[in-house]
Amino acid sequence: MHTLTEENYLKAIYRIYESTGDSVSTTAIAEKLQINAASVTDMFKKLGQQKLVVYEKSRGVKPTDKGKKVALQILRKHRLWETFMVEKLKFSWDEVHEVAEQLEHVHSDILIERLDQLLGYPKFDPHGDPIPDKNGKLPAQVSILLSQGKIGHPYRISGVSENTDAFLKYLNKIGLAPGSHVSIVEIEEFDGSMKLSIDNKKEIILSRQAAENLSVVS
Amino acid sequence: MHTLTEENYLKAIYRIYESTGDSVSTTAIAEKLQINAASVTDMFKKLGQQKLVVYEKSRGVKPTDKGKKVALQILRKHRLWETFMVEKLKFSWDEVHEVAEQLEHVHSDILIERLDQLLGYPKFDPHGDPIPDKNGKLPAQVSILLSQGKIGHPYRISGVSENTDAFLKYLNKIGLAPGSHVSIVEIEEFDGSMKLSIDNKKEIILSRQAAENLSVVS
DNA sequence: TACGATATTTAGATATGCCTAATTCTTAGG
DNA sequence: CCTAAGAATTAGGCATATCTAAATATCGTA
Repeated sequence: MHTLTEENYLKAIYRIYESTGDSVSTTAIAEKLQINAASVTDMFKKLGQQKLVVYEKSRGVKPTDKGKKVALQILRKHRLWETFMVEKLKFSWDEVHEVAEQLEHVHSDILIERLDQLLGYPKFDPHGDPIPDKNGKLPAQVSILLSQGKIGHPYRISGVSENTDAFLKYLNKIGLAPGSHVSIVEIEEFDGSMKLSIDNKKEIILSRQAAENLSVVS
Repeated sequence: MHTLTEENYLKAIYRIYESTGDSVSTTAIAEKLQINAASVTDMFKKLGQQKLVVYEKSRGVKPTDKGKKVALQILRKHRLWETFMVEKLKFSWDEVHEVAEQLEHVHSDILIERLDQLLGYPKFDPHGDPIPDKNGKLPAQVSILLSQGKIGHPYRISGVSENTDAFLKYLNKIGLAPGSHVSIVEIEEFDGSMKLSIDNKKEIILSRQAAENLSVVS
């Protein structure tokens, strides 16, 4: 069993590795977890000793298969608890992240299996993110970042990769949510911001930064 | 917010204080939490500084109103999660304690309120123990220890105060559970063991020690 | 290719929560 | 009312996970 701290590092490493496919730097993790880079170096060594990551001095870490497996189980728990809160406890999808961050660290395989069963073995969570099965397998899904979308194409929001409260509240305010149907009306060359039509009802301007944190499927 | 460790101390202190009405000793807590007495002294000081207990050197602690309130909220969470696991996830009542020990430390008032609502505001958990409401109020219940029961009297098992896996499994094996109707057939003078009739179906011998860890209501 | 900016690591501290060993306090029996 | 056993505390350490400041490594660009 791993400590809560190790689990949080592994999850952060996994998510960054998945989106870049490259070694994960100390700075990237320091920023994500809001801690000092020196602390990250310490933990990189520790995770390396446990063979959860491959650590090359001054070059960052890559998760091993073992590390990925642990990360996927945490993601599975996080997403199942979020689904539970929305489906059974009537939370709205933008309120559940913080609490799921705590619930994901409860250790009990049988609890999670039963929860999965109660929820009817969902494949995607309320944010549209895929839920790994108990073997760590992700359901098939072709998604791209909205920032890489093409003008005129229709997309459906399938995931939100920046989970800060501020961002989720912002999305809520402008009327964007997982499942929203959007299409790109135009893209501003100079700063990468885009005009978006949401559910064919209204148009908004989205910054490049925001668009880089939204996954969409065609 | 208190640390997980502080919460566990407070819970242990509260439970012992409630059953004895007297100051709680370092040894009692050391034994309950399976740690060294010297460590307990450290924590007694810390909890004292936070006004969660009144600590008198070499004389133990008593929980303050503030400390009781915290302990009751943890008990509330523990018992609601146990109820959830039994009612919604089809666990049996003797399997849920360990996991509830983890879940009780998740911090979210709204989560617990919604869970309470989902469960229909239960007053007692699957072990027969009373669930404090969100203000810390316990439902009325007159219970005594089975060891203090009288020969010939019928009782209903309302609570189990020793939550070790071993004891719960033992109860399961001999066919005792919260809600069981028992009556005391005879009490052995020399060691305080008692012959018990369970649900008018079978008779068993229960040690004094076991009888001291079962609460019953008339 | 060399330099300066940025990233990373090392060294030395800090707080929490635990330990053991030694000391001090409390209390029950003679 | 004194003493010895048991209970509690103190003193000194250890591991985890964090920090700051200083030293070192990497990398893009002139």
